[in-house]
Amino acid sequence: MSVTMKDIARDLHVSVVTVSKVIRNNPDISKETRRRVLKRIRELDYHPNLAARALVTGKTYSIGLIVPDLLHPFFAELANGLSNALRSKNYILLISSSSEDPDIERHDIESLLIRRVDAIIIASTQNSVESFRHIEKRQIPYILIDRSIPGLAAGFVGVDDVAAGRLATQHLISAGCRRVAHIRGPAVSTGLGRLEGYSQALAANNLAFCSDYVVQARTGDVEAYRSGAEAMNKLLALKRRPDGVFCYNDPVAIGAIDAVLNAGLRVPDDVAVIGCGNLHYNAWLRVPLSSVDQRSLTIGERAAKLALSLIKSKNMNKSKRIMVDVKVVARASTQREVTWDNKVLRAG
Amino acid sequence: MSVTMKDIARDLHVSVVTVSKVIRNNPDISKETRRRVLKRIRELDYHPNLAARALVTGKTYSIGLIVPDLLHPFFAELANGLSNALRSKNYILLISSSSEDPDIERHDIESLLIRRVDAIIIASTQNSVESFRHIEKRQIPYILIDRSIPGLAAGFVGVDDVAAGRLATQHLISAGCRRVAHIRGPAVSTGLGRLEGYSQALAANNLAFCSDYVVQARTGDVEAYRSGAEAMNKLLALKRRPDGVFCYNDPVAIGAIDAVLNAGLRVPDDVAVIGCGNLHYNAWLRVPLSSVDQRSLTIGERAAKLALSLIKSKNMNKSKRIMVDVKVVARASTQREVTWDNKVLRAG
DNA sequence: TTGAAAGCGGTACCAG
DNA sequence: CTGGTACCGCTTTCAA
Repeated sequence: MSVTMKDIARDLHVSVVTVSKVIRNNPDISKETRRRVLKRIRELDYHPNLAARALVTGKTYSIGLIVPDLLHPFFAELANGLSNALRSKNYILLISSSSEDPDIERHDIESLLIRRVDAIIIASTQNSVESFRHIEKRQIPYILIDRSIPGLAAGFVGVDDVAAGRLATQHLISAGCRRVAHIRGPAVSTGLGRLEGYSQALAANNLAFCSDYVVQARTGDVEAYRSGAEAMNKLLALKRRPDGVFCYNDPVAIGAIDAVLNAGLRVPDDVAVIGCGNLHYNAWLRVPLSSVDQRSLTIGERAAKLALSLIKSKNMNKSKRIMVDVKVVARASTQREVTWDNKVLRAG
Repeated sequence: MSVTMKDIARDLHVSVVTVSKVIRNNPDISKETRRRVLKRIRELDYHPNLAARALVTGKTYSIGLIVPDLLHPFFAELANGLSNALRSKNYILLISSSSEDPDIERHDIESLLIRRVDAIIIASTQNSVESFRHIEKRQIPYILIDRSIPGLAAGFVGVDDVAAGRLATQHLISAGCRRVAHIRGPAVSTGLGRLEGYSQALAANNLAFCSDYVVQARTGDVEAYRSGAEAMNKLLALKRRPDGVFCYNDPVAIGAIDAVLNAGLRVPDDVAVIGCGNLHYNAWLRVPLSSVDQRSLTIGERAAKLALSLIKSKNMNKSKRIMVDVKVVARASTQREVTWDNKVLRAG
């Protein structure tokens, strides 16, 4: 079928070992032999079989990535950043989209493990630690991205969600909002962190935290739009309706804006809205949406670097936590006529 | 390190062959032996090494996917559809994003080949056939998606781009437009097909084709917005400016709408705009965007099915061409006051 | 019903 | 510098 080292060894009356050494640039091969081997390799269009090589070296030169939703631009861009960073090191990405389903995630982790990927990068949708103990037992390095998991001393690359929540909320307050609400996300690190940041910002400005002002939204892109609108409707129904809302993510914010407009109110003058994620089409929305930029490309690149270093060092214990900067990108949805501050804010 | 068949064979005083047979459900194993082996497998948490298995069977249970841009929702959703369809068959996806760069695409094809994927699915950004001859020489089945390549009798799954262009243009005409322009895409099958469909629709309605009315846009998402706006500005500068524009894809259409509004004109009353792709956030744009739905999920599923059947049959020659239906989804960007037809149109 | 031997396509080690 | 031998973890074949 395929051309193998044996073929070219036979043709040249040398051993496969010699061929192997040429391929791996092992120095102890004469110039002349190397030349002949290389020539024959080209003639036969030979390419090594990585599966075979993996069997003896234990390295597959592949890395697994599991994300909750490829359709979400944050994860798509992250995958892009990862893929590009890995390509230059001759690694390839095995990607799976778990659809926010823990069962699928567990299944796919197993799928990656039996393929002996060199590392796993995962934005987990689980809150249990069990799957990860499994990975650890198999001795393959893994790192969490975007969402961290309490009780897991694993490497992590993501943003400081508390800072993100704080910045977003502060941005609303600086824009003149005094009754600031939050449409929160799921009870994972991102959702909880942003909620915490929201609280901190209120406190820092001597504004009272009011539980009526925190409403839960479901996630999952298409679902998120609707969910954001529903949550906003609840907020609008309050006797003292909020004048500013920090939304868990951009799709939720888009749905929320829709609800405000449908209620006959104006954005941002009646209700200012800010999201999180800074999706690339935010500028072209009905009301251009302010958002916290999460630097997904950067996260991807950093994650790649960290994964490669873990693979090299074989020391899985050094659980580095890498936090990338976040910043607020202000657009029309928070640009009120009276504005104390509408410039770009950087995380401290 | 890892638990192997040898370990469990030793523990049970049986041969690895026996263990192997149990794992593969080979019938010639006694009930009792099978029970014992299975038990030990569970105790040791044994999982087969697919790399090793691949070496002897020649099957890796993995499929490669190359797309020009993961960030584009069309491809992200397609990847999702593929991934889900393959998971149930125990396959996994190796994904690469070529960034519309033919060199990267060629590199990644090679990367997939040396990893011995069982099939390659590719939305190619090349117009040369060479890379594909390469794949053919290595005897691994591949199929094209979205974009077909002239002179290549390979399997294909995508939409009928001519029909897409025809439907979109007809939709504008039915909405009352008489000076219909086209912002076209690159000279690949999708771009050329939609252009051809545009021409056909004009002819079918006795409208003259006017080369001034066809302007080229660059692709690549973020780039596309700007490019769409530039193209639209050219059109608006014409002495007889168009009253309807069919855009190569949705990002281009979004940029185009932006240009119209910035020029102080109205969408759709002065200029109606329709795109292609039906991105899921179209409904939330400044002007909700009409578009041709490309059924990316369906394309992904069909591609998965076709790829699996090629792998099974080992008969790469049967180059099936699967065309999925397209339909127009009408939104505000084409809903003029005077409308002859604003319902959903299906491809014939 | 079970298993010994050979081999998939490579690499590691060490002797010549 | 070159290559024989063993082996990576698993499947295939065939004899017992």
